[in-house]
Amino acid sequence: MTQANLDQTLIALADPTRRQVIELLRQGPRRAGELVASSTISAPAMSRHLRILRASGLIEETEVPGDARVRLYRLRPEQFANLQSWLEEVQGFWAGQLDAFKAHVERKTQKPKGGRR
Amino acid sequence: MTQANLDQTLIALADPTRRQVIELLRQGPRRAGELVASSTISAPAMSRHLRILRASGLIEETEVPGDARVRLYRLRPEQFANLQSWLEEVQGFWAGQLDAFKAHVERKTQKPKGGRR
DNA sequence: ACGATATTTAACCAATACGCTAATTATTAA
DNA sequence: TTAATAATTAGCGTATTGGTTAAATATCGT
Repeated sequence: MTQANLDQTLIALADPTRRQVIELLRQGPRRAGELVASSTISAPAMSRHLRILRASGLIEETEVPGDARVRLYRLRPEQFANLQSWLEEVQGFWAGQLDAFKAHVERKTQKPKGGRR
Repeated sequence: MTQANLDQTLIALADPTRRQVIELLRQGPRRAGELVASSTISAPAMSRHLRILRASGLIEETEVPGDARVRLYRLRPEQFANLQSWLEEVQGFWAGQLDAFKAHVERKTQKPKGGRR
């Protein structure tokens, strides 16, 4: 993660409205209009929040096949993982326990890799 | 962690100068003057950054026995842990994202302490 | 007591952030 | 083709942020 991207990401998270969007997207992809409806702000305001979130890499925008007007937004977990690893690094602490934790994950993970899409 | 405190914490981190301070404090407590010297900004500007960091709980201020004029600042790892657990929660860490994180750990891990690679 | 030192507070300024309404773009439906 | 819908961009106002210099506060050394 570049310095600039870390900055974008933390700025993106440092706003309650944007965190609320993230909270909603945890439950699955949502259309821009749905995100507006879930909030108290106007559509243009939401559009700008979404741009900031997208620039940070925390969410991504896709198109829906049926209707080319709507845009779907969804979380990008990789970016959350990136942020997490930055936090672990700055905190120190975690480094020593990485191995144990990795082993734990190994044990817990069943899902086969390379799922066809 | 309260909502307000989460907000303060993320706002505090969303500034490169403040993160630079944190980076320095990782190596141990520092006097306000040392933090100013390590940066390009003025003492008053630094003082305000320190206030914001202190309000977030990411750092704390203590006095040094010898000289009551100087103030020492040090990290409060507890708050980093708080932030980390928030991040895990929002990410759905234990629930769904195990694969992505496992891959991430695989990539990041250097210490080959008997782990399968 | 007096001047030097460490830091914060006060006052101000430029830039940015975030809200709104109006307008624009693109697509769908009648 | 015309109207309706989904979303973004444009333009504008206000509040907040982050920087500066000057002043205040507190403490130390002589």
